Amino acid sequence: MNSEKNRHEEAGAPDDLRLEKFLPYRLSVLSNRVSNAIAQAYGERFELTIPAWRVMAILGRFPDLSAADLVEQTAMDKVAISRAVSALFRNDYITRSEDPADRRRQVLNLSPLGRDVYERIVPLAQYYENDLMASLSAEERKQLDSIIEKLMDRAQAWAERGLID
Amino acid sequence: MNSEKNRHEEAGAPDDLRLEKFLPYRLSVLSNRVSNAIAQAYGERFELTIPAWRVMAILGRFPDLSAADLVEQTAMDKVAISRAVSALFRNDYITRSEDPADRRRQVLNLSPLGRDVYERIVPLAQYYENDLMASLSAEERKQLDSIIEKLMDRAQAWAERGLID
DNA sequence: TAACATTGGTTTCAATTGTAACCACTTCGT
DNA sequence: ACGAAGTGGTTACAATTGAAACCAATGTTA
Repeated sequence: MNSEKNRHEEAGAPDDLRLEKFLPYRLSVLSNRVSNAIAQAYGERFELTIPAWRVMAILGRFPDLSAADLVEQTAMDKVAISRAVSALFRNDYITRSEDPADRRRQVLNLSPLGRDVYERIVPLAQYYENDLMASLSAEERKQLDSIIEKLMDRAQAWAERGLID
Repeated sequence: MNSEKNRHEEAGAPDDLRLEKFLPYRLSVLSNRVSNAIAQAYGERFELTIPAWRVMAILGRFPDLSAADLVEQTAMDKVAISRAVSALFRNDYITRSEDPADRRRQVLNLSPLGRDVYERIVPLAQYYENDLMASLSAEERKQLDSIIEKLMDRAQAWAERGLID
């Protein structure tokens, strides 16, 4: 005598999918919340979009990269990088110089102004990250690190081979 | 004698930010990879966008909801829901009926066709989730669950109060 | 060295998304 | 019962994003 009430079907119905428990969904909500909050902080204080900030974060550590190098490092696509770079250049946050060895290539670097901003943003970013991490124990942080690594690999595999089959 | 080479500055430089280790960044990359892969699967087979799929996922379990109810359940915004609902209605995946008690409100349900699709997608979604989860041990899955919960709460707090101060 | 393929990077155009304004209806306070 | 405020939902418009076409320079093959 089926005592489940308020449900759509009787026998034969598939197991339902509980969206609140569905990992892809949860990841998406979490990531959006975090990104939006931080984007707002960057945007308000330095007029930086997230892609632009990422470019700066990389250039801050690794000078003399080209746009193509950035593509490699950031998992962002060509176009996004190109736009971020243009915007940063317009704001005088980075310099572009032509590579004499290959005249298509542009060598990118933080400008003094850019480095200045970089040095002020890094602590801000770290502050946010710490604040997030503060809700976890040291143990959990390690676990999270390794779990993300594993999930990333699996998802990466999807992208490479054409998903399922 | 500073032996660090290939670095931008000497003393006084801030700790660098290693983007590959920065949680917000990693979450974003992971979430995008997963979402894109799955969106592709839904899109190819059923012409569903992610928002539309989410709406179906909820309506499959909870009949007779309004758009506003969906907003509550899905963490998507008004407009996204409205668009998803329109699209689903155009495809005859859902039915809209006017609520006699409140003539602004529309009561939404999966149509027979919609339920059919729902029942075919749920296993697909579960397949993907299982495949992802398969890279984790049972232990790790539990950990992840609780970690996400905690991070979500913290990020939620950011959104409510105006972030930092 | 002439053709062709590749690579670095930008531009263009269409689709997606977010924000704000908006209409229609309902509810509340008086 | 009337006007103000609130709610459900859509529309309009601007900003963001993605895909493909594109230009210029380099590399490769013959």
